[in-house]
Amino acid sequence: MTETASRPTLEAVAARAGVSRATASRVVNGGDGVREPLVERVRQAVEELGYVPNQAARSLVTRRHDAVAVVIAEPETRVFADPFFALQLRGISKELTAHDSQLVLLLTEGRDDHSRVGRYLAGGHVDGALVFSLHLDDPLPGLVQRAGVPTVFGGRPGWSEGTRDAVYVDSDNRGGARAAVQHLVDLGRTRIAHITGPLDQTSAADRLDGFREVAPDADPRLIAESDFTPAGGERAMRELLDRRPDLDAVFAANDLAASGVLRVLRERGRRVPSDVAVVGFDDMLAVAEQTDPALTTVRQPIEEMGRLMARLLLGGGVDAAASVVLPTTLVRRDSA
Amino acid sequence: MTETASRPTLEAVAARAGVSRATASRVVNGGDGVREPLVERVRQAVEELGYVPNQAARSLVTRRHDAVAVVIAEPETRVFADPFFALQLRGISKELTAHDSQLVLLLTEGRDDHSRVGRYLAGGHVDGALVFSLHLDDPLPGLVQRAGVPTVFGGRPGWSEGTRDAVYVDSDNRGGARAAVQHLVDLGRTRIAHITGPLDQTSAADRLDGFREVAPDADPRLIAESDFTPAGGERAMRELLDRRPDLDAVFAANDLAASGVLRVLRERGRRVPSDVAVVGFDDMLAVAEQTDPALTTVRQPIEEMGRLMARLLLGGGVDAAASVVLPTTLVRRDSA
DNA sequence: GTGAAAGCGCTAACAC
DNA sequence: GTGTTAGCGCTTTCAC
Repeated sequence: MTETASRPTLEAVAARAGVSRATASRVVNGGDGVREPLVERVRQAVEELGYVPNQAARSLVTRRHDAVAVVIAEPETRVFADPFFALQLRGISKELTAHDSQLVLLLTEGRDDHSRVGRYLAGGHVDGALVFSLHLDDPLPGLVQRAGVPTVFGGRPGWSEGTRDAVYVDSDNRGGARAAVQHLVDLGRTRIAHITGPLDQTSAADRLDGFREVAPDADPRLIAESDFTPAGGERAMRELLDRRPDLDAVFAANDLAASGVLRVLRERGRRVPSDVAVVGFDDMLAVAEQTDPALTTVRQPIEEMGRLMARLLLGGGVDAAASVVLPTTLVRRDSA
Repeated sequence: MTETASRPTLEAVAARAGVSRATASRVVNGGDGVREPLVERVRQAVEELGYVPNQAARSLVTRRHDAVAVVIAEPETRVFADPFFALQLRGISKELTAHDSQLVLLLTEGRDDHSRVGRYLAGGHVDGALVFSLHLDDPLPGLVQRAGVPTVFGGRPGWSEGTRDAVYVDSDNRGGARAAVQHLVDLGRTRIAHITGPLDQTSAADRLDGFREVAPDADPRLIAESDFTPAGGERAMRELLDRRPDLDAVFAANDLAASGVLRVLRERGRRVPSDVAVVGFDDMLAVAEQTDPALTTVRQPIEEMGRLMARLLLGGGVDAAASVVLPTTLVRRDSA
């Protein structure tokens, strides 16, 4: 577990280039204020020696780490397997790379683990944290705030201690839901059902709010709580059909659930969209374009949200920064 | 992006405990060779001051980093969203946590990115690397070897430069496939089809090999290449039914594909398992237990594979270590 | 067993 | 512009 060979130091580079360590350092860090011929010589020495700066030594003096923590708190594995996360992580990764920053992944397994994360963040190992705090009563936000690390949340955090002026990136869940339901209304549908996500997550709660804003006096039996999974979507759809066989439209809180919905409708012989119109949420291409019929859904810019989180964090003034809520757009395909 | 407050140093702890920095350091690192009363006093000072060691300073002298890189090379997002990965990552994370090591995630976007990863690994920022090199002609293994970092691969790497004596953790894909097909044979099935994964991945290739070992003279039309996804499984199944409507069993290379298979069979009115028996691979509970009928499949210990990778790497002697191939077991449910 | 002191490799004042 | 120098916070000989 030790470094394999002793790597060349800045000293060695300086010696080879015939300059001082300071000058070598300047060149390595951009070369400002160093005359061209010297820059060139140092660059060459770096090249020849295969010099790579020792990040530990650098951090020790600069107190920067060029690393940010991505904290994913989740009891269940599922969340990680959610393409939604994968995409966001990808956006984050791209942006960090562009800033020469590393991604330190912190997966927490239940509450006992939280203190470990707290210690790590408080330990000043990273320049900031991107936190996915999914549940309303999650202790993580408070913990992160106490650690005193610049933080950006993925999705609006639920109300808990230290969440008051948290910076977050989210999409307009409520507005997107409204657009979805309004579209169904415009189609002339009058018995519109909603399959929610886990309501202890703000995204699911916000989408339900949006649904209610457009369909304020929907029969409660037209609302089924679910869990963002295809299997959950199937279960919920069966329930709904049992309770209100006359329903003529469904707004599912995400595409995964919507795919389950479509399967049940086919199984029960209901045509989509003529008998029942279906709208999803996410516009996860791997899902929405593959379903039969192709899914009409609300697009949110998932990868972009990840990028933005990282950009906000690295941009410097997280303290000054405001949260960002990105717009959603309705993507019409064949299911509604 | 700078450390928020100046955190207490070891010096401060030593002062408060009335000992030297050296002694304080000894206590912080386990306390060997320090008399009990002093140990106690230092511990208390640490507690009171909320001292956390500065990892950069520590690395600078110890040349250890307590961090390992997890490299995932994948053009497509899909791979990341694969529950298989999520589980393995989880196992890795758990084991690293137990060793007080951090997980640095390196996602590569296409070939251009490889040099960045190479530089990072060669830069001596981490104690080792866990690499998921999925494709046969992946340049990553060679790159990693040149970087000179202790490395363990996830899955048997394809043959490429620097792969000769690579250490890897894999499950017995070939044996598992044999068991699956043999089970179908034992059930009396004689027209057994196989839906493969992407054949440029060793796991998929090995499973196909296993299939062929038990069914050496299967009609080529009974083999359909696919991609480990539900949608891909559906497509492949339709193909197979078109080519050989008389087939009476299907071995799908993973559970995700098998779920697609089941859907197509239901759609076409074939009963499972009476008309067509179906076996999957993975035993991804979220999938295999949810299908209708519940999926008979080959279990591989995914999370354990992740743990093992980390353990092998941190155990010290990667150079001395041998690759590990974990056994698989057939899990009988209702589909075969 | 404990302390004093010498760096680890680098950056950032500060001189020149 | 470039070099000199003083640390960053820690571990680790080496005396005592």
